[in-house]
Amino acid sequence: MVRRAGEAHAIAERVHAAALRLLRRLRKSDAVMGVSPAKASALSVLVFGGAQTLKDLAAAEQVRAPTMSRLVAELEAEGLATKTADAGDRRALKIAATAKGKALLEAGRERRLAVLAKQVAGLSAADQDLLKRAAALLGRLNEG
Amino acid sequence: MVRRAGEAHAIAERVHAAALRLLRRLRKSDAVMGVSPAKASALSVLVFGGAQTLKDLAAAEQVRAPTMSRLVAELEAEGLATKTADAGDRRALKIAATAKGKALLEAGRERRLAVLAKQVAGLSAADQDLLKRAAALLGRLNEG
DNA sequence: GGCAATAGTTAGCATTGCTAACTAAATGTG
DNA sequence: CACATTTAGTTAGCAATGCTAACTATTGCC
Repeated sequence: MVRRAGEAHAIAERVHAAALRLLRRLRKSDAVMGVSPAKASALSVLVFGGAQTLKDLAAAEQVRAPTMSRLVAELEAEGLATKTADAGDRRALKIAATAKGKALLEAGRERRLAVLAKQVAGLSAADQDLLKRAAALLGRLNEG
Repeated sequence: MVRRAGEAHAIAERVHAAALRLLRRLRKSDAVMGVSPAKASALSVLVFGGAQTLKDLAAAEQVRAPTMSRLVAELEAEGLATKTADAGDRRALKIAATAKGKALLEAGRERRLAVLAKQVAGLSAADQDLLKRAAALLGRLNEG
């Protein structure tokens, strides 16, 4: 089916607007954990993705190295992550979440998305599927 | 259909993650216009929503008054918007986009979402509908 | 008149991102 | 082996964007 060129643009705009508002809304409940959003997100990558180098962590978070360097330094200062020199390559760091970091994340993770999750739970199965498929599709677009 | 409690949470997470990455990606091409994302967004509200008070503009952008006050001051300094005292209520401002602001927005708007719009245009009609419906659904969730 | 509520501003701070310029270690080339 | 280049990470400094607290000015109500 062929559509007007503006149609795709209009859809893009609506998706953009919806994503923007969603994040603004979620960001507020993010602080509850006592750790800022960017740090919580990085910690999440460490917990669910395992220990990794600063470079990889920065790539995963789509952020530059200096930005991640500071975030990791702060996580370390708060006792939520550790930096250890890589045995093989002494330039590289192995960054890992501490037990405290894991515990904090597990505890906060529920709360962080609780509002949205509750709303999603209240949707029909069809709507839940809609969101699930749309998220997967967007995920694919984000990669390509 | 009843689902596990974790299912809604998992969907919420995926939606969150997809939105996060999408915005990080789009933010980069946002600067092209020569006006920062927050200002571009506020200007967009002015152009498509018409002149309004600072308070309303702040509400539309889900931001506090001082934040919007600064954004508007900068837009004004750049010749993209005007502040005029409301005739009826001299506390209130009527904030409007200038012709220059409108032109800039129209020109930049295409570019801003071009990457996403192009991707969307390349999707099947079914996938386009999926995104459209998901965005509408999220929009509803964001309001309630 | 007097006082509370409302619109906006100013000042000051925190977070999060960036680039430029640096150190230190690894790698590759003659 | 020596030296140049590349790679990993850090430091310094800046910009954008958000906030709260405290202020001014106007409005509206009693």
